Amino acid sequence: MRLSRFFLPILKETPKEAEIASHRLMLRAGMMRQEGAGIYALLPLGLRVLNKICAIIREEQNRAGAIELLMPTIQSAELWRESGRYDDYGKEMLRIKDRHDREMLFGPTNEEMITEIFRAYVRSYRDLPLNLYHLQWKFRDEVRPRFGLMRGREFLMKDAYSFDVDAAGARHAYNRMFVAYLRTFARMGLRSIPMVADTGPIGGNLSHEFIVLANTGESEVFCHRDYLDFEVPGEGVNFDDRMELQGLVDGWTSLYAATSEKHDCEAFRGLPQDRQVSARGIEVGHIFYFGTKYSEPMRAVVAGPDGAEHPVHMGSYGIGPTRLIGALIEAFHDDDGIKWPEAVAPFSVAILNLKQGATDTDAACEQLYRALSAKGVDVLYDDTEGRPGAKFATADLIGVPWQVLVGPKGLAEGKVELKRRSTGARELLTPADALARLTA
RNA sequence: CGGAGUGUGGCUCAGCCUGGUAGAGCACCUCGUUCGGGACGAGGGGGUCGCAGGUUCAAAUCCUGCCACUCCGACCA
Repeated sequence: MRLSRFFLPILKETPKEAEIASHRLMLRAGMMRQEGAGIYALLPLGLRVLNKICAIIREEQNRAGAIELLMPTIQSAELWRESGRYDDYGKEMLRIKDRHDREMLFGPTNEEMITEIFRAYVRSYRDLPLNLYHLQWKFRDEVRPRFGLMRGREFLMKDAYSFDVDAAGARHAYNRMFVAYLRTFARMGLRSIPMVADTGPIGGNLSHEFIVLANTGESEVFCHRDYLDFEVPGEGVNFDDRMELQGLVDGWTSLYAATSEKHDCEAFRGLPQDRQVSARGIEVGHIFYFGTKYSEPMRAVVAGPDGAEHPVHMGSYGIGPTRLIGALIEAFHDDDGIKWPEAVAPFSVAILNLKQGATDTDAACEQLYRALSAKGVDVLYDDTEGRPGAKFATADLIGVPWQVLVGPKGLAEGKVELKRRSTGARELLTPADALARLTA
């Protein structure tokens, strides 16, 4: 992508409403625009990051055996009356009426709808286990949205729903998602810690929140320091192997880890002093097992091996991709801007033409740009008329992991400068070597 | 939902107390000089001061109502 043809509305000054780093940087880097309280438009740069995040989520959901579908944002009140949640959910739910005065709502979650879909088709335990997920916009009418995308009212959510014939099967489904979540966040460069959680209005009795530690996190969390060094399950995990998964989950739940709502001071103080981590964290995922809470009232039943009908055991598993954008920035930034991990970076490489219009720099940049593009590298070529200083500042701000600085000074010696955004490390290389390095 | 604030050009803000022809910096356009860490000079365009009433000869400024947004708290993925 040529910057001269891209849409990247950088802000030099910080909009006053932005209190925390991720909010401030997303506005400054031209990633999003606020359209209302807790409602944001994602601009091209922000969308690129969101798409990368979603791609990783999809890969790991699919790997764990979940199947993607897509449910609507608008639901009927009738469905929610079946589960009893229409009256329970409160003002957080955005209720609307259509032209026929039918009561509708903008979905804050999809348990009812997925249960309705399930019960319409699935009759036999032989069709289980089943885990269906989608990535869809949700709306929760928060009393007080804040922190930009971290706590907006409209937000994207990956929500998966598992169906099993019994509690043991549901536990396996839960473990699949548990391990998938560890992998998902790790691939984005984030260390997530599963913490015992409150189940809230979704209900159930087995639940973990996946927390990323960050100073600006909204929740107070407590955990054993060893979790910071735990090994994340690799690609080779066999998600069909119940014992293997249970072993992994047992390991990852063996030490103390809880959010403030579930905090047990005494247990925590029992840890060795140097193992106690008391910090703030951002909830990036939440998984629940809630048994037959919905399947019973909504009559989602299957015939078991015994020929009798059994309500299915369900769980639901959420990840907030839009919130993850914020969490990632909280985790990876400095005074100059964002430092994207490569897996989620909007572009992998930025080429900075330090003297646009000069024959040699133009030629060197064009050649690099074409070569990188041909190799499938996501490259942003700053071919604008700006001065070098402004280009450095922009590149640092938007946080592209690698910068190739092409200027007359270096080219005089046949070199370009390769800069790593995360560390600031620089190296003088020939264009060919730089290309080789970036496509290795 | 309680409390506290803020709405003036795309952004950051001054002006409001003490009413009298709407300002600055940045951004934008033109020209010139610059060109390896957010350049400089000259010229230029852009705002019915959140909305609606009211007071007044006169309202960005005073009064009333409404709306939007932000922050603290309670709440929450």
